[in-house]
Amino acid sequence: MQTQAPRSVAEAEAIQDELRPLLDLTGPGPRRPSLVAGVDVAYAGDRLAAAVAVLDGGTLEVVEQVTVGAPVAFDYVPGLLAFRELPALLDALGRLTVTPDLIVCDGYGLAHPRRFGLACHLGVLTGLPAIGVGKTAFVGSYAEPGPERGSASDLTLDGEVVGRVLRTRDGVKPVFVSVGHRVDLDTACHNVLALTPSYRLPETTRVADRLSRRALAGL
DNA sequence: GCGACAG
DNA sequence: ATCTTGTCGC
Repeated sequence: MQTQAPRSVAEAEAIQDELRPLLDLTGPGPRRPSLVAGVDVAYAGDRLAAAVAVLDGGTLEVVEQVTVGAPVAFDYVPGLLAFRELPALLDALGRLTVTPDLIVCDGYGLAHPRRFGLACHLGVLTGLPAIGVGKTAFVGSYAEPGPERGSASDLTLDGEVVGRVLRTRDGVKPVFVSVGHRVDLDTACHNVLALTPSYRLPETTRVADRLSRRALAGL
């Protein structure tokens, strides 16, 4: 019932091309989600820990947390990050007792060489609205957004807008937002700003990040 | 052909 | 991702 682990790069790319048609890019997606899930993965040698943190979309308080440990089963290859993190993340998401209205991923969605980054993959497999928030540039070109929080510029790839470079804090390096599944770009950015009242990264990913590291450390 | 390259 | 000290600033 699950996509089996690919044995090669070519096989992994073929899976992405096969799943891409299942993407729902009609939006708009939740503008006031009551539950938002943040996902992240931490590594240590040949082991990894996946974490899911569900926050109240209004208060940003943590509602539920889940972590899952597993062996690393796929080497990191730019463009194929999902095959490294997806299995454990799906496992963790499956153990939630609540269903989030939106999933915020660490990384990219549509802004991807084959238009099928981690956020798209996770969205399609779970059927839930998902967006990607990357910390560094990956694909596409862009102009530096204005210095104030809320400023943004288009992330363009092959002549099309695949994401947005968004400043979440005054004078701080911007983040790279792209759509994953069942959410449009405006709604994605709106949610990212709502999730970043004090820091550069969404509270969801900050909580998931801490959680995954502590799980690795054995706490 | 040679680099660059989410995490 | 991870390996790592000190340092600037609120």
